[in-house]
Amino acid sequence: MNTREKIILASLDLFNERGERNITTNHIASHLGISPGNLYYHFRNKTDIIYEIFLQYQLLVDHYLQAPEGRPLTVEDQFDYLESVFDGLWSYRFFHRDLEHYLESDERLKADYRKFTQRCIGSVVNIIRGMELSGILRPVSDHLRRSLALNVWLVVTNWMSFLKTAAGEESALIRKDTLKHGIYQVICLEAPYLQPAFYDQVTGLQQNYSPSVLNDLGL
Amino acid sequence: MNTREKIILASLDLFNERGERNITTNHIASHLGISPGNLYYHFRNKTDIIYEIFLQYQLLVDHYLQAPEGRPLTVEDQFDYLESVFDGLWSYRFFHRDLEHYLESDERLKADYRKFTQRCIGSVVNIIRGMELSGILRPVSDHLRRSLALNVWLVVTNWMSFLKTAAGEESALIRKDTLKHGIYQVICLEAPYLQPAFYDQVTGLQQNYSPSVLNDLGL
DNA sequence: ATATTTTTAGAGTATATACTCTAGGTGTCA
DNA sequence: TGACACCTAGAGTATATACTCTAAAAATAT
Repeated sequence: MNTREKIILASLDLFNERGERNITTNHIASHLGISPGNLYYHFRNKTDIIYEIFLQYQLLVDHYLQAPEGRPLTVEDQFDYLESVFDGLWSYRFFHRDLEHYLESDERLKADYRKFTQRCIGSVVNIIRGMELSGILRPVSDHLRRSLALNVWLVVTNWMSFLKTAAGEESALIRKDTLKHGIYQVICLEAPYLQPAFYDQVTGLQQNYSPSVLNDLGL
Repeated sequence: MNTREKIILASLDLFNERGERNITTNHIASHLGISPGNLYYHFRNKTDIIYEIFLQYQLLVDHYLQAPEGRPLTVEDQFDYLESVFDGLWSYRFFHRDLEHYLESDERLKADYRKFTQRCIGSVVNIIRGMELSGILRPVSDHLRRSLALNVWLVVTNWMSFLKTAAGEESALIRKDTLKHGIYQVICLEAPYLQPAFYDQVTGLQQNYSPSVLNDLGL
C-alpha cells in the first residue's frame, strides 16, 4: 500500500476511534511513523483528507444501494440493504458526527454531499416502489413514498448519534451490532404499509434487531 | 442584566450564528466589550458556558412538553407541541450540532442530557397515549408506541441538520419557518395510526407545513 | 552511469486559543 | 469613613495546531 492510501486509512481509523476534532495532522503522521512534511506532500490539508474519505464512503454506499438486476425485490433484499448501509455507517462513523462543519469548510464536499443525499433518498424511494411492485408493501402515493424515504434516511443516518448521546455508562461502547438495532426502527416506519401476506415475515425478521438497548435505557 | 447573563446570551447568539467551533472565549468577550479576565471570572471555562446554556434549553423544552391539565388532548394541542419544540430547537440550534463533542468533554452534561432525552421521549409517549385516549389515534401496543415516539424524537432533533446538509445554495439560509417543515415529516409518522374521524383534520393542518423545500431539492 | 522525478524527513513557524494573574475599581453596609 | 466582598481590565502565557521549507534519499527513466 502506498503512503497516500495509508494516510487515508489511518485518518479514518483515528477519526472513528477518537473523533476528528481530537486528531491533528501531526497525530496522523506520527501514528504512521512518517513526518508531517510527508503527509503534506500527499495532501494539501486536513480538509482534503476528509474529502478523500468521503469519496470512498460515497462509492461504497452507492454500490450498496444498487437495485437488483431485473428481478422483483424480496424481503431479504430489504434486510440486506439495511445491513449493508449500517455497515457503511459504522465504517465511516466519524463522518456524520461533525458533517455540518466539514460542509462549511469545503465547498466541493458541500455540493457533492448534497447530490449524494439526493441519490440515496432516490434509491430508498426506488426500493420502496420495488417492494410495492413485488407485493410486499401496499401501493402508496408518490408524495407519501417520498416522505417515508426521507424519514428512513433521517432515522438511518442519525441512529448512531442517538446511541452515543442517549446511551449511558453500561452500553457506552457502541459496537457494529448495537448500531444495527436501528434496523428495528426503520422497519417500524414501513410496518403500517406492509401487505398482510408479508406482515409476519417482516416483523419476524425485525425481531432479530430488537433493541434491548432501549430497555436498558428505560425507554 | 448582569454580566453573567450577558455572557450566556451572547454565547448562545454567536454559537447559533457562527458555530461553536468557530467562536472562542475571546470572541465572546470582545463581542460584549468586556475583557477575557472578566469572562473567566464568571465562568471557569467554555464548557461551563455550554452547560449553562443546556440548563436553560432543558428548562424550556421540559416546560413545552408538559401535559395539559386534566383534559383530553386535542389535535391543536399536538400542533402546539410541535410548534413549541421546533421553536426551542431553533433558539438553541447550535446545541445539537456538535452534541457528541460536548458530552465527551463534560460528564455532568452527558448524564443530564441522557436523562433529558429519556424525559422527552417519555413525554412523547404520553402525548401519543393521550391522543389514543381522546380518539385521535387508534390504540397501539406499548412497544409500538415507544418505537414511534423514538422515531419522532429522531426526526425532530435531526431535521435541522438535514436541512443544513442537504439544502443547496438557494435555500442555504434556513429560517425558523423553514425549520418547521419538519412538522410535516412528524405527522407522516403518525398518519397511519389516525382514526378515520380525525384523518382529514390532521392531514389538513399538516399541509401548512408542506415541504416545498423538498421540491426545491428535487426530492 | 547519469539525469530527473518522486518521495521523505524533520526542524521550524505563524497563528490561534483557552486560560491566568495582578492590580485596581465599585458598591455596600456598619 | 473604612472594611470588605464583588467585579473588571488587560497584558501575558503555555500549548496546540495546521502547515512550510530545505535538503536529501529513493525510485525511475535514459
